[in-house]
Amino acid sequence: MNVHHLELFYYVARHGGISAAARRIPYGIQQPAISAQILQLEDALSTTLFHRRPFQLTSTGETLYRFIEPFFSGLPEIERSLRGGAAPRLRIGCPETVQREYLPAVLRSLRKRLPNLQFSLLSGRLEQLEQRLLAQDIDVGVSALIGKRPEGIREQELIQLPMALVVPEKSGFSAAEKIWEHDRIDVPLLTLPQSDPMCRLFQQEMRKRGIDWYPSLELGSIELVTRYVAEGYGVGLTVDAPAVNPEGTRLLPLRDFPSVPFGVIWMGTLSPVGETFVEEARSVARRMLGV
DNA sequence: ATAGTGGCGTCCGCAGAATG
DNA sequence: CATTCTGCGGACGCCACTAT
Repeated sequence: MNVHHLELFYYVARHGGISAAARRIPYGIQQPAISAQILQLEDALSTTLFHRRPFQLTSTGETLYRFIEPFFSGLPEIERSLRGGAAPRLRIGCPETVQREYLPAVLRSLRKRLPNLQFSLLSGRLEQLEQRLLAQDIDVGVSALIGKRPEGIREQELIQLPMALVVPEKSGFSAAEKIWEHDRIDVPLLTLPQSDPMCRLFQQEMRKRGIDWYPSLELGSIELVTRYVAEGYGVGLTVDAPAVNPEGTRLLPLRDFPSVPFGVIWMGTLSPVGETFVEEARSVARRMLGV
């Protein structure tokens, strides 16, 4: 039994499987290597730690996991403290749009309350943020909250923003419905990547209405969508939020489409700094809505 | 889709020799 | 005596593949 075996055992138990662990372990390692290490550990202990298919801890495995979990889960914290990091620290993940348009205000008020706060920002959208949380790369994420969170991830909704289409200012469209009133839609659609939850929600709503309109151009951020719309590439899918729509474009509300909830996600118990962050995030969201 | 196997290459630690 | 160099062997990871 060596510490490396135990570390891999920890990740496998934590993520509920070898492949899941391989995807989330914060350094590069592939599934066969983990598989072999777990077998070696079981061999060294002359016992079975996991049932396979479905992959699940045995009672021996449970015992070992209870013993090692506090050690491995506490490593990031002790590392921080050994680095002399008594200063509160928060690692925040969110899409670039949120980083640019929303986070500065939150961090401003957060730093008033915690002047020596250190923070780091990582960009990513919902699914990546969930992965980052599970891998303990970030402490909190701010994102659209569509669908169900994976096991262990908690959420707090901050704001609901209506979906909208963004069109060039000078285009003739007066309403979103006008775009799809004909049988064939000849306007290109610009969206976030199709894997994005908001994009999927939009497609789902369109299917309900019996309309086929698929993205011609997928872009990495809402800004880019709006930017390319302003350049005349087509019509974009966006949210009606203060400050995201630059000159040269105009929003068409998507009537009877669901709003997109935005909020904070985290894993396990939120640290005091994390809680302060959520409080400030909520009050900034309320101010943005003018409530 | 996920766990396990085999072959192969790489890396790392150890022991012993060489050096200052 | 401490440090550096060198060669060797084992542990481990990756890729390609099979089994379920």
